[in-house]
Amino acid sequence: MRTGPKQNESQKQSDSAGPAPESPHRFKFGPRHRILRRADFQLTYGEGRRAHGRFVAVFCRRRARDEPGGEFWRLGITATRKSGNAVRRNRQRRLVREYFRLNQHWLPGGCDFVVNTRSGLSTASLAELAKDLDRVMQRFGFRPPAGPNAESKTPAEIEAPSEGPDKGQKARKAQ
RNA sequence: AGAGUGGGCCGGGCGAUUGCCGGCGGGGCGGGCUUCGGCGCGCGCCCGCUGGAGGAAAGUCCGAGCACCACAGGGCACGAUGCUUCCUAACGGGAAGGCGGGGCGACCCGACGGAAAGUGCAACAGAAAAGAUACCGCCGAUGGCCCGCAAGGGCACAGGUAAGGUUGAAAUGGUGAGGUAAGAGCUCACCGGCGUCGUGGCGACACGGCGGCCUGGCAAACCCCAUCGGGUGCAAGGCCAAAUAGGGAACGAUGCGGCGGCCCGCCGCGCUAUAGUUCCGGGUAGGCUGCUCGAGCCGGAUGGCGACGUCCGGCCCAGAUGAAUGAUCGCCCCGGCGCCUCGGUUCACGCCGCAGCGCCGGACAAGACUCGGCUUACAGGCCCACUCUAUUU
RNA sequence: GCGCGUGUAGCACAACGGUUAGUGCUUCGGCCUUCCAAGCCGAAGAUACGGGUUCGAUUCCCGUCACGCGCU
Repeated sequence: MRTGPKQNESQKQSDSAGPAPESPHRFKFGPRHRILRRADFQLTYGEGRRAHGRFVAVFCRRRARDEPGGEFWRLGITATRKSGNAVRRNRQRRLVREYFRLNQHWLPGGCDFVVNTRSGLSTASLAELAKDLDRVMQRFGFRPPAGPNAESKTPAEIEAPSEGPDKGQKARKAQ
């Protein structure tokens, strides 16, 4: 699992190795990675596959080639009124977003994810959520890059498992 | 020192790494115009600088601004408010004051107009629950009956009475004295209430004089009186507008002949009736705007008991839209618990104090057009004024 | 975001401001029956919370909380 501090260490390493501001392995998270239209949410709920974790329920849908959105994966988060007050819902959203931001390089492109939060998430830590979401992603066939020694992750290592999701996609299609 | 009252303020701090939204500048990319020098435009690409939640942002309970719709004027209905004066853009908010209630006190609380405009309600109990009656009682002076020669005595029939008793949340002013057959505001004194006059006060009211004893409660029951209120809300409203399907309009395709020097134009004939092209209008998805300079914030002076007003100077302080202000780590700060060391005290147990280490905890809660309030939630802490109790001097 | 409405036993509903808050189903116990069901008898169980008005509040008023509906 990749928790926050470990990511930080790897980031520090890459910084010390070289500035490389144009590197694709930074951890940005802009609007291209977000689902912004109600219709896209509805599509994902209707056509997507579903998997549940302790803190979340995730819907996943592979976009058709002619749809907009490009080669990026996209994320939409729904925190309903039932899962807490505004402060709790904000906390839930931010944690989920942080997970996707830190793990953006191995997640499969061309997919839409919708995450529904559950009330227990507002008191959970990022590490707990990461463990939970890793399990959920594996259920979709998306495997995070090799295990707990991720702290030695180099740009190459990060890039390598990015082929994994394709395999996962193929496996899912075969079903 | 302890207990308490009122008012004001804060709402963790610093750093590292990495992100998000807005603004400005630079670069890059894209296409446009060009007199090839440049000019201005867009970007969900990069870099730098800079700004980025609250005292309640909350509940949506009031009041406004702003926008659209409606509207001669007046009344009815409906709703809200309800001691007085003032503050304010306005308010159901605030300040000062009056009256009533609570507290030893500092202070706190109060929907606090009208019951003599009318209607209505009061279970059970009780004689009686609102124009009165008389259950137990008391009296029986007067009239009646009986006894007696008479004085007088008796009965309780007529009748008088409301002091005492009983019920109830509430019973037709209270206490005392006189008075009487017994009694009664029947009379008197004081208190309370009502009316009226005077004085003080802008006023709510207060104080005093006089009069007579005349009218119980509930209006958060209907109601009456006074004042206020048109409706809907930024998802208001304005602008641009793809695709698709309707609607409206025009053009062109073109030719031949004639008039004519030629063009335009006109006339006649021929061709296409459906498609095409273009434009217009409504308008969906979507986008832009409204959207942040405002009854604004800070400081000073000044008027006012105060709420607040006036003047001067300075400042620009979120504008997101499936919705940003985050995540992780380190150090510090505050509180609690435990361990241990040292010090004080004790014969000792123990108690107290400081430092260190470890663990746990640090609230309530986040803009959605903008303000003024109210209400509700809230760990911990700071400051000012005052009250009571105890002790010391 | 805005505008409305409702809270009564486990469930569905009643109750002019006035006895000990009723009715049906449910649950439990008993009777009946060979046993079960039905029937009969009995019992348990509630006014969302906090204030106020009133002699007295499920009812009237105010404030919280929860739930539901509508607009988009």
